[in-house]
Amino acid sequence: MRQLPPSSNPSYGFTNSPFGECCIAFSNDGICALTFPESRESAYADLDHRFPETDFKQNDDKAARLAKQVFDKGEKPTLNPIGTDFQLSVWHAMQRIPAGQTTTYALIAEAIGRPKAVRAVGTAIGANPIAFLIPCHRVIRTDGGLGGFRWGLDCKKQMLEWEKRKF
DNA sequence: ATAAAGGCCACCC
DNA sequence: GGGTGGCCTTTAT
Repeated sequence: MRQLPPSSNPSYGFTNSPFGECCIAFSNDGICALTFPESRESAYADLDHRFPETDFKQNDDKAARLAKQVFDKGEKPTLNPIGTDFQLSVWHAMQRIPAGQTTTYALIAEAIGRPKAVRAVGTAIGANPIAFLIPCHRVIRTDGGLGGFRWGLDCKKQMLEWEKRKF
């Protein structure tokens, strides 16, 4: 489960975005990763850690087209997140949050029928492989605090403001 | 099999 | 504001 079949043509590319350079990984089955790494090295490390067995080909053109689709036109390409059942249900629930709005870790836990697994929901959200498209930046704490964010709270704040402005 | 570590929350002080 | 105990999943021993 921890790899993409070679026949699906696994690829990745770097391109820019409203939030700095991003790395997009994808195959015929959809996007499997979107990160905002500090460096290209850390992007490779991240990919390799998530898909140890998969051999990705570089394709920056396709990555650029995908980025344009997402950040300019506001479209949502097909996603192909890989994770445990619990993680998939959390990631799925996040995708139902409308752009520009927020919800809380506790409400997500409620939504997937596991009201007591709040802590685990936080962990699963932190493991979100497809930043922005699976909108983990829209999830904040019950007490109104921002919570955490993989690439820094500034980035989380920026994304929220950006889409508030755009939608 | 077990331990430790999390993007949390409610409750207390 | 801060500290504590309980909660549940994942990952690393």
